[in-house]
Amino acid sequence: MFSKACEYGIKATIYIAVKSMRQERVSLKEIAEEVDSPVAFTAKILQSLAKSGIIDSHKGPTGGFQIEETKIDTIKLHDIVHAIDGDKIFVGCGLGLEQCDASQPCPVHDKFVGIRDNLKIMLKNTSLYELATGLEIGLTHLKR
Amino acid sequence: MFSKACEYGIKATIYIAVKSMRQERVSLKEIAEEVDSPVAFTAKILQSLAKSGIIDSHKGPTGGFQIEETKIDTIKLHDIVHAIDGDKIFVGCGLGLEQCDASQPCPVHDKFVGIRDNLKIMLKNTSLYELATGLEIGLTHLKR
DNA sequence: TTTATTTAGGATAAATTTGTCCGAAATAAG
DNA sequence: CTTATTTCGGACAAATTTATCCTAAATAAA
Repeated sequence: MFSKACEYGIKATIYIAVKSMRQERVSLKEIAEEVDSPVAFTAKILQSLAKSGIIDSHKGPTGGFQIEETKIDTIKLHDIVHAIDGDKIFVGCGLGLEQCDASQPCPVHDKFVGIRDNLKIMLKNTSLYELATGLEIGLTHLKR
Repeated sequence: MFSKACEYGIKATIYIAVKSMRQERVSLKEIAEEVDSPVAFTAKILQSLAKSGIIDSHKGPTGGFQIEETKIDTIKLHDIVHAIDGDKIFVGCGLGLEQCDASQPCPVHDKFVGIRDNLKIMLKNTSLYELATGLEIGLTHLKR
């Protein structure tokens, strides 16, 4: 469903959000440990999330990653997925046809669009805040 | 969403079904042309569909692929996807966690399971017959 | 200013998916 | 039986995704 990059990116962002809600900055090393992802690959993903403006990064000792607290409930899962995987999971024909729309559909067009719309709606409605809160209160987990 | 192999496999199977409803057998070459897929790669996919018992293959002149007519409406999209991609799109955590279920969920567990259940239901309810009929009557297309 | 620490970013490698090539096996027809 | 045609299946190649390594740049603190 999601790429590995996206999985790691989502987990990392949620973890950073939890810490940011406590005004704490976290290092790449800590993130990778806590979300059980490869350090160097995670670094690349965090880089692109920083470039997209979803997270902030700071170099040097006491450096690390954080998220502006006011942003935490405006950031949606959709934003994270889009920043990492682009729009490839949101657009295009389910069977890979170049020309496929309601007027000239592929055989699975309607059904596929239905499922994908559900996915889009879910991603647009799910805030980083609720994901971080669920983790914070121990309702959910990110390791293993 | 689906792998390329799956996209080609679905398109090929629908095309074979349409021909089989007219008691015609089709060659790999014709299939690849008509569904706009790479010939040699399509051959591999058809091989695995044949091994799974979804399609029948015959060697030699007048050989080719076909589907038992009685099977066409019992075969579901789910069967095709499962034969090619296995169960990887049906099982496993949305964030790649090893341990993730209702009692110890990842942050997106419930929402993810919801979407995936929709997908499963759609795939299990969609028959090859309806896909082939849509193509046959010109309602849908497979090329470009 | 020097040093230690942390992210940035480029080069490279491994793994997986996608795709090609070609000889072998089967088989229909002359 | 021979030949032409078609799928089978193994080896190989290209492209993409996943992952690592290392140096540079920034920066906090001694």
